[in-house]
Amino acid sequence: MNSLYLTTPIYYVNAKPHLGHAYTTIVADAITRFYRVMGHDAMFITGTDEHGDKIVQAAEKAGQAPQVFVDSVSKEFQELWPRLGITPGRFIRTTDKAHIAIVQAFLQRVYDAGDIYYGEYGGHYCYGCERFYTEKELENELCPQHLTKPEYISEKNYFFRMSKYQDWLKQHIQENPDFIRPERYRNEALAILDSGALEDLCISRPKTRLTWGIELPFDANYVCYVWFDALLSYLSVLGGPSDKGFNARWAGAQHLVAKDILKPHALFWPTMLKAGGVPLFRHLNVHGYWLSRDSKMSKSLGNVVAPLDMATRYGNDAFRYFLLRDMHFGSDANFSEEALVARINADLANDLGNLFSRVLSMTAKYRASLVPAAKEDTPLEIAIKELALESCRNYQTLFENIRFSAAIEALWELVRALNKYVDTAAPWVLAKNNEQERLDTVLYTMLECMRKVAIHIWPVMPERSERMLEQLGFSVSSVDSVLYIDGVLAALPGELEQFGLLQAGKAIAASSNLFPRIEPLEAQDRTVPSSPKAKSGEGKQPNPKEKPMTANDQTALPLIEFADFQKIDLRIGTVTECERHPNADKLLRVMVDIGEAAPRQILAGIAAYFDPAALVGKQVTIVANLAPRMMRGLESQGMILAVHSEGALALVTASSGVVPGSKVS
RNA sequence: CGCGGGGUGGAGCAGCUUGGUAGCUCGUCGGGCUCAUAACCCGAAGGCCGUAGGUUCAAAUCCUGCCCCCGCAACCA
Repeated sequence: MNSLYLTTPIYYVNAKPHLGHAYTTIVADAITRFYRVMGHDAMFITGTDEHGDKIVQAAEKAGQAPQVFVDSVSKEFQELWPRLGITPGRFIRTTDKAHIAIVQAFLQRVYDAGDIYYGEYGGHYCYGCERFYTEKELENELCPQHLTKPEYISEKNYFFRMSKYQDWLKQHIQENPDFIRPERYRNEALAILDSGALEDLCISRPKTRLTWGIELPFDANYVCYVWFDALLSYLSVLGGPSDKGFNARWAGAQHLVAKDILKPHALFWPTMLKAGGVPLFRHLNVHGYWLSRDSKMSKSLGNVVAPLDMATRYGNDAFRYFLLRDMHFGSDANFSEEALVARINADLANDLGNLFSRVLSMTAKYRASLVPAAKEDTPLEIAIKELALESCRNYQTLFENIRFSAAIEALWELVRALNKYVDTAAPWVLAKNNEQERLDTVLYTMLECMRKVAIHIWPVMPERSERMLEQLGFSVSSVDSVLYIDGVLAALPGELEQFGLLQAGKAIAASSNLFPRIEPLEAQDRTVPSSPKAKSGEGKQPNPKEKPMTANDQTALPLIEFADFQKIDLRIGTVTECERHPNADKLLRVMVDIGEAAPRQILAGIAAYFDPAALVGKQVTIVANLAPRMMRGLESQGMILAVHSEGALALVTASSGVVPGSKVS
């Protein structure tokens, strides 16, 4: 283990922060704290990526100039972290002047070295998609999406000679098994290398198409491709390769990303560094997605989890604990508030919190809250001490190998064993029988083990950990996420060699209630005004396949004015014709008569739910003034309203037959 | 044959690299304790480890076929 310089992705500001962002950043903070308490210099950084096409579009949609737009979203990210109890070492924005200068210097260097060349991009450009297609991607020479013939445009652009580094990269990944971890993503990266082969990367966009980016230093007619720009922020946040502190920091470089951006980080980035003469990072750590009811979270499903809500409701530390405990790093995991509450109650309230509570209160009752000195160990103490050291050792090893869930589990083996130990040793019996020395030994052993647990859990739950240590009589301070206990820098490695750091005679708290129990959600009735029924066994376990969350899970949309509502032209129409989209599995092509000269053609993603023939003659509600959109070659001129419920889909219709075209209001 | 992940007691997962008594948490049932946050401790029930074949003395674990689910990409306005 060395020093640590850890990065989260530089979050793209076309959307607001969500659970995924929070998770990555919380993990980054936890790893950083872990390294520190393991005795290493550590820092993590985060930031926002603010260039590119999508930003321009998002800004337009919001009716703002790009700079105004990115300023406001970036601010949201910056303000979120402190509220989650996280202080990044630095925060980088790709619109920062210093960053821009460093990107340009890097580009120039690679250009001078001959790894960037000016070439023609003989490409099939589809105007509908606003992108180029390769020969391979076309279907019968047509755009697979619009089924139209793309125009062959030869556009001059700058290319990065990525292909040149393919063999080198493959070898590096093979020779360094933990370069990309967990292993599944290493395999995937190798698979991509084997199959597709790294082609040269187009790293410019002509200003005729895009101006919101960093200008190429060697050609003012182009701006830099957004990924090239964004990845380099990992260097620029440190002042760039020429900064005098850079090398020392960069030597401990690790990245932390979600699986969706594996390719740029596992393939583009190493080759860029190689070309720019910068040493490679040590690890690329890749995690999975948080799912909601087995589906990816998405606004349209209404199952987006607002991280701040959870943290506010249950506390930053409990939220962190859950995220780190319930996701096996690398795999996807399910998020649900029920699971969160269950986890908090079982692990934190019942196991850990109750343990603290019962031991502190016994020490108060039998020893006036002064730490007794241990006397003679029995096999019971010898066993629990061995277990304590082993748990801590496993915890440290697993945590270092980014197996947070397993690490926490290892520590909890000790927590559970301690509860068992109390029961077996039964201090209350010792007190009654006046076995004072034995009682001293048992209490001391408990308290010392609790101290070990408290200090180990600090990277996961810093605030609660510090309170626990305080309750054990230590004076604790943490400045800039560095933990000091009684004025001394806290260190985990020493914990594996010593038992007995807790001094006898110390005054400790008389009681503890750091992890209160939470009433299970079903009992809380914080839901809709409807009857608080359904406590019967039937349907108690939610069907895991049920994708949409129930109404009360939906995050409410902001209020709108009546005038806004009036902008939507809702009509009832009759389906005159219906068939499957010839070139799509999920789409039906529905012709709807809404009293116009000819029926409207609407494409609806409901093929999985309805038989085309059965829809003919039905009346449906449609949004009549939705902007038309091409879908797999056919134009959709509206949207059919339907309701998701328990895995089925129901059409929104009128309770009795109405004249086609009738307005809904 | 687009790429990838997965199918293990009621739920959620670990175990698979390096074959050899199927493990953890929650839930259920019974008991214990009284220090504690109605918590803690003990015990029990419950699994042909998706399926069919192969390798082996031995397969959840290795190999092959098949079935099903889920991401990505898409075709969800």
